Amino acid sequence: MKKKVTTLKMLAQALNLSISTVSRALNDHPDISNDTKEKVKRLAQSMNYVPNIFAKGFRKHKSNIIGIIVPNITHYFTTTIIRGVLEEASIQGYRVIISESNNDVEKQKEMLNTMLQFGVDGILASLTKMTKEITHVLPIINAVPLILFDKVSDKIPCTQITINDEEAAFNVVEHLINIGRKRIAIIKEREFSYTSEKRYAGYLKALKAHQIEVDEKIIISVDDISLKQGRRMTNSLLSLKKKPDAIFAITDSAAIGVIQTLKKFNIKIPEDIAVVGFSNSINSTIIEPMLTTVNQPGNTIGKTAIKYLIKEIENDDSNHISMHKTVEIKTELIVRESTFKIS
Amino acid sequence: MKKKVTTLKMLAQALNLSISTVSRALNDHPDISNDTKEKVKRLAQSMNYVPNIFAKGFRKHKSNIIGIIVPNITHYFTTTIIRGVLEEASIQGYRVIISESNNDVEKQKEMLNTMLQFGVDGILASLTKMTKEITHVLPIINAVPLILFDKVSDKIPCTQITINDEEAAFNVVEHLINIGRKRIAIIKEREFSYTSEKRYAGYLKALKAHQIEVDEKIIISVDDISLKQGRRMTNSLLSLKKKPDAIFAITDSAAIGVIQTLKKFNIKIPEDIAVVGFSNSINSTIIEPMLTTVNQPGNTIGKTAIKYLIKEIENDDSNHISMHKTVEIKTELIVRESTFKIS
DNA sequence: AATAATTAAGCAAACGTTTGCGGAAACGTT
DNA sequence: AACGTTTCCGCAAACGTTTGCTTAATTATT
Repeated sequence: MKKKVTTLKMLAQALNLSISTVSRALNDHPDISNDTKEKVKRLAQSMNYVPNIFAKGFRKHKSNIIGIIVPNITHYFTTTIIRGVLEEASIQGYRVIISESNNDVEKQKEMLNTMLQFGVDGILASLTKMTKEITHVLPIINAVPLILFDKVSDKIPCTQITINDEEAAFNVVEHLINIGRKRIAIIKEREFSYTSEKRYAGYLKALKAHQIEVDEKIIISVDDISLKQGRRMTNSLLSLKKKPDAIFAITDSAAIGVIQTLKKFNIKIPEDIAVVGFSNSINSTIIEPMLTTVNQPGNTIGKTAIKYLIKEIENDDSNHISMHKTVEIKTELIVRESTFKIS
Repeated sequence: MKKKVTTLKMLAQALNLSISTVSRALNDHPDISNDTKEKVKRLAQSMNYVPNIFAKGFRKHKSNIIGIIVPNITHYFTTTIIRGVLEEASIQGYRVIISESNNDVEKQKEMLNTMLQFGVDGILASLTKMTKEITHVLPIINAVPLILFDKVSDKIPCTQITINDEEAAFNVVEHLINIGRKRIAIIKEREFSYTSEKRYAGYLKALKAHQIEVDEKIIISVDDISLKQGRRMTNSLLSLKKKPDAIFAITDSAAIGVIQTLKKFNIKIPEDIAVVGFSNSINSTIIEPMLTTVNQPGNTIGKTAIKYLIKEIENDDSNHISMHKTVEIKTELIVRESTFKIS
């Protein structure tokens, strides 16, 4: 299979022009007459010329590739973010390479570096929850623009895109209070999780706003917030003398675990105990009763993240530092059967 | 922020060697003494030299980037495949750029082309279901190795990785027959879907093997095989005089729709009607009763796909054509409550 | 009509790497 | 002592593009 790829040189020879003229013509340089621009472009088309990306990147130090790192690519919410990123990137002429850190800090570090090595123009990252040590991230940000989304860290000076976790949790808890709950349990993650901490803060704030005293016994922290843990923690909540009348799990899958074990004990949902999750995953409409949860618009998160990234990439003249923002995307409480019974 | 990236030249100057020697030393060329190799590598390390990927790709016509195109990135099964690809790619020193075709043939075409333009070394693709016209794919395969997975097409001469759809469906239906079902409905996709056709073939084969006559009335074809369609089609199946005693939906989400409407009509599952899906999605264990389904090992699909791809990429001396294989990954029937009641 | 300004195009260097070729030094063989 | 081998390394070209500078031709200005 002979490589018969056309180059600027071949175009130039065919038209009896210099290489530089052809190059400029293709790039709409003002020095070139419309006449020759026309001719060059037409020929380029017909010989289906496509610029050699390596030569170009080599020359311009620009790859038009951005990297994205996520902890777990199989989460539905994550994929909706990626979809948003992909859509917008494609429109703006960028490709995206994806890596999965599996919540492993070492891997995350390695990935950031290999991405640099592969010449990405910028990086989008959602940090692993164990990222308390952020020294390995710092070198990145003065090599290339970095934007954090979802799982962010305010210790890293860069722009950050999150949802309004605290407000969302506040709304969740207030909703539970509005339907008459007084004893609201929360299942959250054990420290180092930005989102979990924010949601917990919202929980506390709502309780305070309604003068409900917090009870440490019904504040549960787990290492991995999963369906199984949802089940286990529900078991221990049910063993309390004073049982909760509502359970707010920081995550849909945990909430589903909660529902499953409540059903096992024939506890009525929501009459006896109301349940709410977080994420509006697909499962939340499959489980019975359907789960009240918080919808996170992954698509817009992804889109705004990459928009900011590209802005920083293409705005090399000014200093990045001043551009750093933190953007909060609005979420929406979705009330379903697990907190509200029509009857 | 000054770019202070180290180059071969800088290393050469520091060591008083020529650039070519340094280059060869780093690449373990036999012409270079172990002594200088040591020295060069050590210095490279300490000045944390990282080769300029553009210059390299430019020179060698190799990007170490592969592209992957999927119809819908939000499907759990798809993400498990991607995870497999990512893992193996990372090990072998490749990055992967991802695109989503959204089941749009035009988009798929465009993506294939921009991937070429971006200099990928090879492409992994799962075709949109409407890909009956494959002329736009053909030009790709003599530019760069292409491997199809999951949604493949035997019209395209390249290696293909699928699951044993036909056999899997056969097992499903045989399982239903074994639990005493005689009137097994199937909900499948309307033509042009490779996997659907294969599964349908397996269905027919199993019926034939057990001398059960096929009844067109309980063979349902839909355009988009979704949860909603699962519901709708169940409604129409229930309006038949001779109702089925089992429903095999080609897809988990459709099967869940089936279960939901059966429950709505208080039809006992599996006693009155057994249900089975396909994919072993997360939902299949959330729905009640839990769904009998077929587990597809996405991870191994992804891994074998990229292994074959890399093999083709790195084996440029021989002709590709002879290398084309079609590989079938084994699936596993997972029996749950929707077909089998412990009691 | 002479000069200045504008327009259009070409020359050549540069980006960082790889690699064919050539050559010097060291070693081994008669 | 003369030759052939082997070992190790350097020279320089090449990959395809962009871009600062120069040049030639045309037009405008006095």
